[in-house]
Amino acid sequence: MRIGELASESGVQSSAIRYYEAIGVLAPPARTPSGYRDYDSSASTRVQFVKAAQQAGLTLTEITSIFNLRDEGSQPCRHVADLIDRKLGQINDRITALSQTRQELKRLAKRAERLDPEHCPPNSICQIIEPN
Amino acid sequence: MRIGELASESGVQSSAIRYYEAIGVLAPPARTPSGYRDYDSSASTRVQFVKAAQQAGLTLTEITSIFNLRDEGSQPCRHVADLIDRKLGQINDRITALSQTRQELKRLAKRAERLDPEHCPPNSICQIIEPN
DNA sequence: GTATACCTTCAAGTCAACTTGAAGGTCAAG
DNA sequence: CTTGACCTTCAAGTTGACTTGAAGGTATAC
Repeated sequence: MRIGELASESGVQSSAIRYYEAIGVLAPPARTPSGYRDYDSSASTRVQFVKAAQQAGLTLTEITSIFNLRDEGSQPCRHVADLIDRKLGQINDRITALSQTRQELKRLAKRAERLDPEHCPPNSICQIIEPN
Repeated sequence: MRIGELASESGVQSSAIRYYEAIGVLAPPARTPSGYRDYDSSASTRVQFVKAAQQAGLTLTEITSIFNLRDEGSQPCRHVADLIDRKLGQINDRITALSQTRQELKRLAKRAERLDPEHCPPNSICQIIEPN
């Protein structure tokens, strides 16, 4: 299977697959006599795994670490479970931060409704957003 | 006021202030005879505004557009209100996406608890995270 | 034989908001 | 007169996951 076929089959771009190879996510595949990358069917499994793991919020570095464990022969279960727990913590933090920003924006939106544009004090930049 | 004083007064780094100037967020200030940047007190107001608006999730580009309106003499109120509404939409989208990721991670965490590492099928990469 | 669709490598660009580093000038204190 | 804190400019690095471009080779259909 050539790179374009793998790409369209797994829903990523060829350039992304080359990139995965370059940074060590995917192992270099066999080559045809003319130098084209020649993938076997397991490549598709790996690319799909990359996508699924990215969906779950794992970085390419973390995904690589799973592949490395796997290729060593270890079972990456515990490792993956740890990654997932850490990710959950990070996601929760991000959501908390975004929720605070949302609160702040809602406050500003209400302020904007309440404030009369005509009464904009001339020496402030914008009465809606002001420090304090 | 020199750059270091402005920086510590407003809680940002000198390099950030130079950066704001470079990308057009802040106007170039006066200079002392020896070439040091020499800020007046309105600079502090602007930097504080930048911080407040960033807190609210606005980008430097958006903040610049507020300053530009202001410096033209227009009142940026409506513009700011629009920015805030758009931001609220974006933040809500981000939170929704993150919440879905969190759901997915929770599902995986439960799977990880339930699955026995000893029963890891040899031809899959990791039974916890799998496509589908 | 030629069009075109695909492949190759390597370098550099993208986005955002800065920081870091190098090489050097200025200023006040002791 | 030297030390040290502060300032200057300009270029490049950071983070993550890629994409884009240039310059060229290969495969297939007509």
